[in-house]
Amino acid sequence: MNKNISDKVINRLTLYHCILTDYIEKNVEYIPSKQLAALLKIDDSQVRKDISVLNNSGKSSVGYNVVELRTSIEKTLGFSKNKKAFIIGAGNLGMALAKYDNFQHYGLNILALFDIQKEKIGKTVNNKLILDINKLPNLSNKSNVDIAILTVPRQQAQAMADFLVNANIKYIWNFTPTVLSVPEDVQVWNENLMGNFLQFTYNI
Amino acid sequence: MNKNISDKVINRLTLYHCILTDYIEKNVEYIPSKQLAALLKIDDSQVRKDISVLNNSGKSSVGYNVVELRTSIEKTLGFSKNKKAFIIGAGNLGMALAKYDNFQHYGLNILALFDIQKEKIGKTVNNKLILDINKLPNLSNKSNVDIAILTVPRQQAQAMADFLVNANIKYIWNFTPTVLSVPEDVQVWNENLMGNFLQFTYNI
DNA sequence: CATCATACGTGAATTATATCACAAAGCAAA
DNA sequence: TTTGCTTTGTGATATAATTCACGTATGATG
Repeated sequence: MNKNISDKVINRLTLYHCILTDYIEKNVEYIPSKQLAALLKIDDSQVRKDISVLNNSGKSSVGYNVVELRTSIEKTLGFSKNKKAFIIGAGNLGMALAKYDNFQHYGLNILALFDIQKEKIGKTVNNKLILDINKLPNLSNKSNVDIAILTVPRQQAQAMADFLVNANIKYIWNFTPTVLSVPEDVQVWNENLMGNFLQFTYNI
Repeated sequence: MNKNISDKVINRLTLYHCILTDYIEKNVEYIPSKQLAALLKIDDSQVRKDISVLNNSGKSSVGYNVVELRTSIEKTLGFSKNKKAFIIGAGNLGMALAKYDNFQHYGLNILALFDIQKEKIGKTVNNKLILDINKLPNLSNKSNVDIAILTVPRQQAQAMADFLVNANIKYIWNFTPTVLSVPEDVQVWNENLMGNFLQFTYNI
């Protein structure tokens, strides 16, 4: 088990990572906490506290070395761990995610998609096969996959989650607007797009 | 301006909404806070506190009327406000979002997509036209659109954000792995998919 | 090399969020 | 209608997250 870092800190670290990637492209060498803070509209001491969980140190009166800092974040958050996953549901969103090559930079490797519609099965998306959902238990076992990206229609979400749990899937990245009911040892991350949108636009 | 409700509360309200929708379909009439809490693995008093910000009241020894509660949530979070938006970038993700009809249930109305690639312009996705990005300022002004859903490649994100700000866009739903720099009066919501994934899989 | 300005690192103080605990209300059943 | 059980609503308490404040380090400048 990793060092315990709260979700909020991890989330900010990923945002720092985005900024650092930009700065590296721009050939900037150092960035002070104040600047990171300004971009995220948070306090600079917060930035320094977050960074203090990494094994990284900044330089007085200069700031942080962007390359080193980015590497520290990648190391801590496990960018280089190879995380294999299946996409469940080859609909619009599932297809879009399958085509999103950026995932690989973050260690996420999508091996295949699964669907129930016979006419989709056998086709490929971005070199990834769409397979019959019934083949999943076998394949997840053989390829040691325990992450599923759930993009099926809302009405089928819980039934599919049950199926996945039975197939020994332990992590479900849930893109359906559903609160899934799963056993203790299975983790669900609700992407909850519309919820986020409502949060975002609440004050409009 | 709306009553002030913290992001955390709003987020949970949207999850309650998902659960309630399920329960309504299952023809359940009442749900106790304890049950909502169990599904989200939180404390039941938390659920009651959240609900207390709505103008809704539960019944002792019975729970909350699911239909009433859902309506209260929708009212408070502004489901019925018509929020018009443009999708910027007709790539995989942009297209997928354009096809995602579920948005309408939440008051989000996507009027059109915009892109720079000439070969995409003029085509339609789910009855929405893909237009030349240069037409945006005029159209956003005429149609009174101030929400943009940003799905362009990372490298173009900041430049496009600048362009949008100039076109008087005030809300940017940012799907690019970038921290955008915008003026005070412009709101950005970072969807940060990969960041969420890393949070989710941090302990794997 | 002395002075000034900048920026890190981190305890202390503050603010926000979540949990506890219990009075009051309402249903069910004898 | 009385007793027992369940559940709400909410102050009090506990925990978590953020901001403040300041000592220390380092680079720049005259």
